[in-house]
Amino acid sequence: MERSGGRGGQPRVGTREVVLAAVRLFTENGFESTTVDQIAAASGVSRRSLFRRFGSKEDILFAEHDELFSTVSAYLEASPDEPLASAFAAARLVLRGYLEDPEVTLPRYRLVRAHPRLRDREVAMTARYQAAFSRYLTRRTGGEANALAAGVAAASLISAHNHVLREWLRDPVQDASAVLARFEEATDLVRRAAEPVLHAGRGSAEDRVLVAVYPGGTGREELLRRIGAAVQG
Amino acid sequence: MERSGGRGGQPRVGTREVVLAAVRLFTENGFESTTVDQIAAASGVSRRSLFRRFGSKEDILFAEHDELFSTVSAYLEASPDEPLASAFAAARLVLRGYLEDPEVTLPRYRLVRAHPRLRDREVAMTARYQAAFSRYLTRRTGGEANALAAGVAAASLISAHNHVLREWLRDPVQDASAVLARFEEATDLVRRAAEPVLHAGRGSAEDRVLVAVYPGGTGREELLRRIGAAVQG
DNA sequence: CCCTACGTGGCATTCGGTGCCAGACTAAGG
DNA sequence: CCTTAGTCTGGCACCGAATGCCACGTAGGG
Repeated sequence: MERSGGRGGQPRVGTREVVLAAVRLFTENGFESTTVDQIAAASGVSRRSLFRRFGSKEDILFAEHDELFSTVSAYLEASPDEPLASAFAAARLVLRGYLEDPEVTLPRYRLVRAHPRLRDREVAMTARYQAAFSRYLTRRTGGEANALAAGVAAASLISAHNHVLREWLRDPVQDASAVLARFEEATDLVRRAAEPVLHAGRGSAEDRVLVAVYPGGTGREELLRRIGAAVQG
Repeated sequence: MERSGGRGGQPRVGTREVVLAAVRLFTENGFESTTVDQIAAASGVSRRSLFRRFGSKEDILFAEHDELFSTVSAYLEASPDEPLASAFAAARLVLRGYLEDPEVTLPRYRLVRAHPRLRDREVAMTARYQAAFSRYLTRRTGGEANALAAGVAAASLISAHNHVLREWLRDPVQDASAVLARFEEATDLVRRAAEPVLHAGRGSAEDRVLVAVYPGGTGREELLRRIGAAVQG
């Protein structure tokens, strides 16, 4: 048939265009009612090539997400900073990836909410991030002996990220900087929870952790008295 | 054809038998190389009925997992205990569900590791638990205002659960009680991380959190001296 | 005995996904 | 310039998962 360029060898009609065409069709007709043939016709790429390049119909929706994962993964490997801070920065990178491409991420979110199958695919994607973060933190904070704490820290981070992300997806009016500010708040909370646990395993195995929650107005002496009463010796 | 019972109305040939037949075939021939027709032939249920009862080929593998989820979900709803403790107990219930049915869970783990597609399905399953725990904790610990902390706590709990579970799946020699003991250790760690965060939002907004890590040999006075030095007043 | 309800199996069909093959184009090497 | 290798492409045939439709058989209630 009629082909535009087709100067064999390198890339092709452009992944972006295919994704946008697919997103449009999915949004108009629903995900399941849209056939791959329709996407092929709308994007100017043959059915066969679609499967070759994207793997499956679902994967078309998450193609750019995959690229983002590669970017973040590489960033993590190269990051020289303190482990937990690097993981936080990587998660921020993911968030920015979403914020910078609302044309795809917003319709995809609506589709994901409507179709359990896509929901599972999205969940699998975040699980890949979590696994990557978990492995990274494990490697950088004491190895296998600390795998549990590293996994918990990664899970907490991903959870906070998803929480902030979902707030934006549900209400995309907020601008990116406000969302990123929310993310910083959320990671502060995670840091308070994860940092002591993550570092507890690094020193002696006999280390102990003390956690106290007290009203802001509590005096220093009163605080020490209560802690003293709670600690056995 | 030849049918065993078939006294119309209620259940049928038994979900368990179908699952076991499927697990055996998947293990022998691989997941993708096993056709639904083979499962139908081996289990004595027609192809059509398999799809009607399980939904998809994958779902046959996770059928009993789905039942477990229903059980745990109901348990959570009915639990009168302290929220975080209830969530921990529910997670322990999940773990026991795995431990008590190695005939299915162990082969399934091997299959899941080998096939990315099944891996995604498994991940989606744990995400369902996490979402359920998160909603539960949100509802029972301050509502939407505390959703972030509740989500982080749920993620931490699920992560710890999966960590312990995976240890057993990789090395099933350990007996159930040892695994459950490991789980208690793991949840202790999660409790230290999650409890202060989860409760921080419940009292006054002015509440503060103190976390101290110290060697096990530290004396009570020395501990109080250091904390006193660290607290501003 | 009829009627309703439900689980079942067979059949036809749709559609996602793969293997295979041939064509188009580029870059490197003689 | 021609050849060769490598890569991306589209068309075709095929497999198998999944769904809709229909007919059957068995239970329980009137």
